[in-house]
Amino acid sequence: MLDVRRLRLLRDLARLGTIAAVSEAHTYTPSAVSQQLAALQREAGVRLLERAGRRVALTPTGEALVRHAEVVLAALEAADATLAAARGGLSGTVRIGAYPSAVRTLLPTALVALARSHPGLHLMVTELDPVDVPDALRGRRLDVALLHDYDIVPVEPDPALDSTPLLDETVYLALPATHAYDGADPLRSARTAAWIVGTPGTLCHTVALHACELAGFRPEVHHHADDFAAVLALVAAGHGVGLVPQLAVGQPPPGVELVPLTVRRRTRVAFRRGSGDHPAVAACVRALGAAAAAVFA
Amino acid sequence: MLDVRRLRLLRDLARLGTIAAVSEAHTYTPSAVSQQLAALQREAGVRLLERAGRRVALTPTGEALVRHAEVVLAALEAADATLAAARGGLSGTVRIGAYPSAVRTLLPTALVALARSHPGLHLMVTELDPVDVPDALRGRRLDVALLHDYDIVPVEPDPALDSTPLLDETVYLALPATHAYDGADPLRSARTAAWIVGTPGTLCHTVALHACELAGFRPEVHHHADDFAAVLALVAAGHGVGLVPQLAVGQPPPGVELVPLTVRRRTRVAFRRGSGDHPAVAACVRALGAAAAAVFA
DNA sequence: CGGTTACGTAAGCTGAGCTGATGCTTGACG
DNA sequence: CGTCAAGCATCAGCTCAGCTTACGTAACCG
Repeated sequence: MLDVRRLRLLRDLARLGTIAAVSEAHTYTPSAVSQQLAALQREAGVRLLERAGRRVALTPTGEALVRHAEVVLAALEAADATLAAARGGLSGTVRIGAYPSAVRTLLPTALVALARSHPGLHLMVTELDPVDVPDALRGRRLDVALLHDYDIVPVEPDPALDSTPLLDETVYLALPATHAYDGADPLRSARTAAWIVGTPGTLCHTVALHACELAGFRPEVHHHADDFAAVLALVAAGHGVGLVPQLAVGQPPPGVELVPLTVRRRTRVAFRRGSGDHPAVAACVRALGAAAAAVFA
Repeated sequence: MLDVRRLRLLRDLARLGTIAAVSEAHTYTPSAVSQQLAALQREAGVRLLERAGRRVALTPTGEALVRHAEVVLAALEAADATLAAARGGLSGTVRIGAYPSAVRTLLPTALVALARSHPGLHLMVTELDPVDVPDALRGRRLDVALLHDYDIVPVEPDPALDSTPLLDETVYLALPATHAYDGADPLRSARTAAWIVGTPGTLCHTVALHACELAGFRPEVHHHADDFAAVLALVAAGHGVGLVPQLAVGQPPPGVELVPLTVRRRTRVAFRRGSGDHPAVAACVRALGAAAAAVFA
């Protein structure tokens, strides 16, 4: 019978690509991971890995084994969840990850509700970009986290994660009120404007570029800002245009015009596959859903 | 994350009922099993076991955990199967369990075919009573085995095992030709006869008693014989009547009359859940199916 | 009430698996 | 095309998880 710890290393290697990264994720030395994967391969009796340049790549058999490993790990996660439910559930700590605007809007409401209903629960919030969420969940640095799911940026579903829908927001084009908006396709009308987008590497950045590309132009980027309040302030000051989701526009500063786009931003609550029945995870998901409903009401 | 070895011990405890039996199945000392289960309970944080007399019983939480364990173990078995397929499959040894009449009739045909098609495969046949099959499969003393599935003796499906149908046979009442058979319900006509049944504890024994009970009488048992050739010989000698399945009556000895009953004996090929895709297991199942078709043709 | 059966605990030993050091191969860079 | 850093594999050595052995205790049985 295969060793689950080794299977987990193999699965993480499939994601992370290098033994060094896996070892770091597990706080082992690379040597230990190398030895364990060698042992796994030995008892499998088939080549699972092969050198590819100075890294290692999985063979097709290795990939197939990873798919089985996902099933095993999800089942173990589910077992953990029922145990937590049996314990009364509300003990321990839950680490929640969210993007900044949610931390400002949804999280406070949800945290207050959770603290009231489950006083034993220790909640720990981490602000991070959605692109880093999957790794953080898989690496067990987070238990619950918010993800974005733009229709224009398809993201392939991660077999190690599960999620439920939370929000469906309109995305606005924020323009200076002085800007001549001709009423046609709002994005095209801003094709020559100075753009304010997220810093490269963030999801916001790729979404903005992608939306412009679909509208048939490449935006001239003048500013990078991840904080939407900052974006709105820049827009109000007449320094450019940018995309702002519904959640981030509490009260827009004067001098900003918001034009709704067809682009929508969907937010999902993600967690490790199998942990959905964990009472603490389930409570967080419920609380976030209630908070979303309240904020949007 | 829970330890799979410990989960396996818990699952086996759920089946076997005592730590001593589990320890024997794993060739450990009872002490080791006790310690491991205690550790599992400690890291679970919930009571999984409790003393019941001088044995231990699972709490409801323990039972729930066992159900998760079944999923985990089946997934690991499936992983093993794909690895075996990647290896080329035909290596290693397959241990086949079967009841005596199948060993005489089906197995030789199947073994010849398997040896021809998969020369690398080492086949090991064990004769055993179907009642012992589930334990032997779970305990990994067998890989593939034949089970009976009588409609009149319902057997609850084992979550750790999977199976496919193989045979559906008529069961005959074997009577001395001198016996006055009145043409009515054959079993009732034999209610005052001397009965030849299997030794207590075997499936044949319980099936015979059960069939008689359904016919409204309790048979007077004169002989215990598990070998159907022996049963037929006794019947021919006028020493009693007995039930004989179709597979066991090659050419009945003279002086024996066979009356078909409505009772049917269904045979299934069983294996550990998840191992069905193991190429060696699949090859055995196919070969047994072909042998069954050939023998019945 | 002894005898047997079964589980739990204590003490001690062994090997799986970790770290740290070293060497080899690959790709990048001037 | 030489040099350097990144990355993996291997070796030696040590530590602790987990086994066995030994013993104590509670429950059923005659």
